[in-house]
This record gives sequence, structure tokens and C-alpha cells, in this order.
Amino acid sequence: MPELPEVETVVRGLAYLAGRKLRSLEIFDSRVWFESPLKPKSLEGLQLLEVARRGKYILLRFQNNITLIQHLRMTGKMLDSKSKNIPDPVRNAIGKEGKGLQIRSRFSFTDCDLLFYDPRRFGTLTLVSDENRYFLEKKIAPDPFHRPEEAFLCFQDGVRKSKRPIKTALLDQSIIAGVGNIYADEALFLRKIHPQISASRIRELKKLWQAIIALLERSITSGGSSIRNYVNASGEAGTYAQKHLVYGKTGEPCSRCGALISRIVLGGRATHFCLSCQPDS
DNA sequence: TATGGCCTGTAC
DNA sequence: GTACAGGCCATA
Repeated sequence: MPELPEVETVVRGLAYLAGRKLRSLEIFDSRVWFESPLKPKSLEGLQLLEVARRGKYILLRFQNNITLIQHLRMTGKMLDSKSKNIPDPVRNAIGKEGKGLQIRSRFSFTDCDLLFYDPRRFGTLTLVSDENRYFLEKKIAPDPFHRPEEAFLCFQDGVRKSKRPIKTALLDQSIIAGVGNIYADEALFLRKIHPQISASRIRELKKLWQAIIALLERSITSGGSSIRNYVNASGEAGTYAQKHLVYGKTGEPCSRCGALISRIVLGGRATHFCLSCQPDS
């Protein structure tokens, strides 16, 4: 499920689109467009200037200060219709969009088509003329890679004043943008922090921050986690899932001490940790 | 601050 | 059949 490294991989995979003109944007499922203040037509004929990212959001920046903000949520994918290894359901649905199939939207550029494929329909497209206002309203923290100093201060502030379990705080995008369930569990394991400890009690926040950054960087290098159905724009899978130490390892021996990995539910999310390495106090 | 709902494919 | 996957939001 796309967290920051997976989204970054997608963004890099879409960089080749910069400079092209968008002929049309078709929305086949109005659900993905529900919160957009501008109409798809306002993009027609505009040049795509760059593909960027903030946290888990993909930013398609067009002329006239118009930005298409995309969130893949759980199962969203951006696929080039000409790519050879796109999933069969997508290939079979090309040309039949909007007939109950899972292609939710199509971007027609001057010489290629991008398909927004999203079986679970959680993903969103939002067209705005003021990017900053959008993120301000959503309370999304600064991006940890693009604005590291501000992002750390925001993280420090948010963690210090939250009494929620630290795991829950790490999933809060107003505290740190881009961390999801996988990297939250992995980061807490690396720092030997029990996921249920109150956020405000965590010391050495700089070390936790650095562990998260290092983790995200390593995953980006591997092209993302590719757990379940995540793929990049060409339909290729990342390899970082092979390096997970606790996520999805319930009942397996801890790579550090051999104790069995535990699973609890926190904030409604599966949480994996080593009780021996991450003591409860 | 905690919970349920949104969704549908996949694994048991 | 049923449980589960989880990012985010609305609601209490």
C-alpha cells in the first residue's frame, strides 16, 4: 500500500510526462473526483510542468498554477496504457472504460495515455488552484525530504504533545507526512520502542526521526515495498518488502533476538513488534 | 481521542 | 463464508 517510498517511486516513474500537453482528462467514476473545486475541463490543453510529491500525495503541476493532486490510497495505480506489463484486468478494460470496470480516470497526453486504475475506489483526484491552501486545510505536515527542518520541528511538536500511542501518532499525517502502517512498525522496531507507549513519553526524538528518514530512503532505493499489489507506473514491483523486519511477520522469530513477533491492533490497525526488543515500559 | 465506514480482492 | 488488508475522514 503506497506510503511515501512507493509514492516517490511512482512520481519518478511519471517524470517523463513533464513538458507534455494534456489533451483531455476523463473521469469515469465520479467518486474519485468528489472533492475537486475545479472541473476536469479546466486542464485541457495545458502543459504539465512537473510531477512532484508531498507526503503520500502526487502533484501534477500544470500551467496557470493549476495542480492536480492525486492520492492513491490503498490500491490506486497510474499505468501507461502502452506499458507491456500492466495487470490483465486493466488490459482487458482498455477501450471499455466507464462501464463498471476499474479504470477510474484517463489522462490523454499528446502522445500517451495514463490510466488511473483503482479497484477499491479509495483513491482521489483533486484539481486546485492553490496547492498550499489545500494542504493547510488537510493539515498535512511538511514533506520530510523536501522541507526536512520544518518537517522535523512539526514532528517533534506533534509527538511531544500527543498522548496517543506512538504508533498512532506516526500514522497521523499532520505530525509526519508519508509514514503508513508498514514503516511505522518498522521504525519503532529499529528504535526498540513499544508501539503502545504514549507519544509524549518518547525521548531522543531526533533519533526516531533519523531512523524513519533512513528507512524511507532505503525503501526508495529499492523501489518501494510492493506488498500485495503495489506497482510502479510500468507495472513493476519494488523489492523492499523482502527487507521488512516485523511488518507481516506475526509469529516468526525476531531477526534480532529470536523471540516471536507479536501482533496487536492499535487505532484499528494491525501492529507488529517484538515484545522482547520493544519492552512495554 | 477513538471508532466505524468506505471499498473489493485475496487468503483462509 | 468470513476475516483481513489500511489511508483517511466523519462522527461521537
